[in-house]
Order: sequence, then C-alpha cells, then structure tokens
Amino acid sequence: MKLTSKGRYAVMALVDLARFNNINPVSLRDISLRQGISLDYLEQIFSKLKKDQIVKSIRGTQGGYVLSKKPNEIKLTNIFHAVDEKVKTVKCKKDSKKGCNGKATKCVTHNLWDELENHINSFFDKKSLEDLLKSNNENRI
Amino acid sequence: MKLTSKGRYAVMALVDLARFNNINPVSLRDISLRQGISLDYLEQIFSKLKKDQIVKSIRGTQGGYVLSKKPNEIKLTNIFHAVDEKVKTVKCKKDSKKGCNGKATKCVTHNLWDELENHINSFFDKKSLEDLLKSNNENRI
DNA sequence: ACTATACTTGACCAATTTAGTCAGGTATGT
DNA sequence: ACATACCTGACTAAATTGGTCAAGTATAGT
Repeated sequence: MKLTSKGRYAVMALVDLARFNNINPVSLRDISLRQGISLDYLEQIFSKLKKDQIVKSIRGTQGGYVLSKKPNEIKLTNIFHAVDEKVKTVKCKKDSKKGCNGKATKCVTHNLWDELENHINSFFDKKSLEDLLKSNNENRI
Repeated sequence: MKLTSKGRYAVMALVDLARFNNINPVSLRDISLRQGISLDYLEQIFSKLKKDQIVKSIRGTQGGYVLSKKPNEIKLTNIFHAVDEKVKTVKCKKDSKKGCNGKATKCVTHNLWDELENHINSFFDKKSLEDLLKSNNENRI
C-alpha cells in the first residue's frame, strides 16, 4: 500500500498557497521555487485542483492561483479526490475465474477492504487545510 | 494510494488455511484451487509468511502448511508486515534538493503522513484472523 | 529403494503506474 | 507588443506488480 507523490505535492502546494494567499494571487513559479516541485508537474496538479473548484486561476501578468474556499472548508478528502489520489483496494473482478467469486472465502476481503476504506476516509474527512496550517505554524516557532 | 493483491491474497489464503487447519496440514495446491490464486504466486507468499513464523511447513506427501499461532493471535499487522504490504508514504529524501527540506512547508506532510500511518496501523492491529473467520461464517449462513 | 507429493528457491517477464519532461499553445496586465 | 503566467496534450524512463518458469529438496507411503 502506498501514497503517491502527487497527493503529497498537492497538499504541500496548497499549504504554501494558503500561506501567501492573503494579498495577491500566487504563481506556480513561486510555489515551484519554494517547494522544490517541478513547474510542469505543478501545472498538471493545479489543473485538476481547478476542475474540482478548490482553486481559481487568474491569467496574465501578476496572475496566479487563489483558494476558492476558506482553508477550513477544504478537507484532505477534497484534495486527494481532485488529484485522483484514491484508496484503491484491488478487489476481485466480477467475471474472472480468479479471486473470491463463488469461492470459499467470498467477501471476507471485500468486507475488510470496505471497512479499511471507511477508516482511512474518516481520517481524510476530518483534516482540513486549516489544521495543516496551524500545525505548520507551531513547527516554525 | 493503493493496496496490492499480495496482501489480499495472503489474507484470503490464511483464512482458507484456518478453516481447514483442524485435522491435517493444508497444501498450497488445495488453497490455490479453492481460492483461485496461482500456485507459484502462493509459494512466494507463503515463504514470507513462514519466515515471519505465521505458518509452519510440513514437507512430503500429505504435507502442507499449518498456522503457527491461534487465529486470534494473528493480526492483520503481522500478515501485511510479512508480505511487505506496508504503508509507504513517499517521504522527502534527506539530501535531495527537492521536497520539503528547509522549505516553507517543512514537515507539514511528514507529520500528516505519520498520523495517517498510525491511523491505518491501529486498524490493522485490532483485526485478527479470528475476526475474519467469524464474519466469514456469518456470511455463509 | 522408488515414487508421488509438496515445499523451496531464484530467475525472469509483461503490463501498468508514476513522476515527471517537453513543446507548444492562450489570455491578460502594463 | 511583450512579458508573465496559465493551459493542454503528448511523450518517456524507471519502478512496481502480479505473476510464470525451471530446477531443485524433503518426506511419507508402498
């Protein structure tokens, strides 16, 4: 089981954006420099964040991105969903001969995996961008 | 984020093993047939389960595998650990210029990922093979 | 002793996913 | 007009996954 960089980058970038969000739009170039994430890759990530209305874009000189909502309204669930960082549990295919279909342990793992998904998602549902900003500030005293 | 088949197969195979464990050792061939998992792949998985002393092997005719412990003593943590199904969180490398080192959001994601790992592991720590056997039996009434 | 069964080990491989790069755009403030 | 910065899609190298294949070794039963 693993978490990919894309989700982590999205979180890092949004925390960065939230911190510098107050006055002007924040350009991806700045985020790229501050966070050490490739600009090209950031563009891919932000196009997804925009599609899910987590950020808004402002084009042209002095343009950049702005949060669409307040930091406490943006949950990790929303972020991960936007960038396709989802909990995949590799279930059995319905019409394959392999797996649990009609077999002895049918559904054991299905129920288990469903429980696990719920468990993980409940974590993501609770954490907001604001929570992360707070813990970030505490660390930088 | 995803869970691999290896972990799922290990769980399925062990539930199967636990059910038929009472009288004789259970051969991988039987598990393979009942669960629809490739024999060759099962061998790889069981060699890892054996190394972590979750199962014992008995060679020769009528041989097979037996659980090393009682089903309630075998937690999902143990199983996943044995087959290297671990929560990888793609952390920043220490000496790379990329990532969070010395950057604005240093440790935001580190703390977050650590919390998540704990959250997930607490789930795995609680669930035992016995729990799965029970829910399996309930399903087959 | 022979043989069938079943565990043991290690090399190999195709398909998929990941984490990007590259090359072109288009919109807009000054 | 021009620099900035968003936008889009194609491409790719490396790693991972989910196996297969081949060649063993150990043991119970005959």
